[in-house]
Amino acid sequence: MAETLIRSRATTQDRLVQAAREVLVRDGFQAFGVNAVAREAGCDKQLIYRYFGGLEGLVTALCVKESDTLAAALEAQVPPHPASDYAGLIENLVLAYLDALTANPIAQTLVLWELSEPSPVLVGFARARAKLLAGWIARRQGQLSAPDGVDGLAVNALMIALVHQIVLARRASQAGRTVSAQQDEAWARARAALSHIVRRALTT
Amino acid sequence: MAETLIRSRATTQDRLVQAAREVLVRDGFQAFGVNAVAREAGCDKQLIYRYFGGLEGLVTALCVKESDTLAAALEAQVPPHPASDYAGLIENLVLAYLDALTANPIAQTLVLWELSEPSPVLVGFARARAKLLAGWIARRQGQLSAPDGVDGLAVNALMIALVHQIVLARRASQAGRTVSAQQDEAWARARAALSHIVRRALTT
DNA sequence: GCATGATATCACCTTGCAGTGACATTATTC
DNA sequence: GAATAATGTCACTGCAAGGTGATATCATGC
Repeated sequence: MAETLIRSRATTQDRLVQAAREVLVRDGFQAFGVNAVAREAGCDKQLIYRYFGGLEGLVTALCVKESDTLAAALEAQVPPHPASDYAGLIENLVLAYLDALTANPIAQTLVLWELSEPSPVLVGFARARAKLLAGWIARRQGQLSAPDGVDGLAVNALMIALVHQIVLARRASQAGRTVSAQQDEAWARARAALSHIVRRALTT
Repeated sequence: MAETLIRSRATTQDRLVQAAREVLVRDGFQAFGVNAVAREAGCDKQLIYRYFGGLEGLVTALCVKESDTLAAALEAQVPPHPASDYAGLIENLVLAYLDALTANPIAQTLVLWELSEPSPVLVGFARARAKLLAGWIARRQGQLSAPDGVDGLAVNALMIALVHQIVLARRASQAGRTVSAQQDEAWARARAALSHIVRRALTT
């Protein structure tokens, strides 16, 4: 016999958010809608309107949770080498961010969604990410800074953009398929090249 | 009085492809469909099925045309400095590709579409792009090659990925809005940083 | 026990989509 | 000029989406 679901606003909201995550990951942002989420959650779509004021509100709640999750995942990454210079610091950040994002398909979908149809909600998620990354650096850089003549902020921004593209492209090429050894090797090469680029770009 | 449209399969096919381009650029790949294209073309959607076998066929035709256009645009870019080393060569390529893609909103949409829902048709477009870039290099590199210990192919691939992300992110942030001077300056900085990164990554 | 408010479900409407068969119009061929 | 093929239009089906009002079910206070 199925466990009787408790009638409680809080748990229903959680169920809806969880269902939204599931739909986003499994079917992408294109299939995302009140009907799909309600089906997944096993409850009526009306509740999305009642408890979140519509899809937007639901996505907002999801984004807030997700940026926290991403922040935690980023902090959880321990770099193999401590940074002795600015380039090493950013290299650590970029690789940590790469791994955190790779492990987080919901965040991937949100980043992609943001590229496809910018909405205020998703812009909020973008801002949260930027803040998160800036905070990571600020908390660690100490006296380190980019070499003279190098636009550190711009380079960093491009490196993060590169991580996004790498992860999204990989995701797209893997859609449905299983991962081959060949792809694994390509991934390792991309990772190495990424390291190389960061180090070179930020070293005098 | 409106000019009477000639009844000809060829011109109708052209009208449909043109309409498809218009819809893709104006409304994005999400709004893309037989109804939207037929409305835009001012003819019946039935013709899409008859002349192209469906949407897929239409997109295929469009992709073929578009990869030619992109190739031509890339060749039309004249680098400010001739390349004296491999880094300079790739720098020229990357900047030329950046400009060609920036000027081509249809190609942008296709690249984005490819990230969002990979289909055989779009994979074809991706292949065409890769071939195009490889050809550009092959035709110019002469005896130049990447420095020892540097995975030139991987670095190049990442640089192209970076161009994609830069263009798509800019496109998303500009959607609808007008361009401010601030954004213009950010763009210049991104361009400069891109140059810097390429040169550093590929110079000994 | 019963009234009240919260929680959840249902039935329904409108809209837009993909796809298809029947029909109208024009061009071509003999 | 008549038969035939090519070109273009229309009307319709079936389906899924977003959104909403009415109603059922449960929990709580008294």
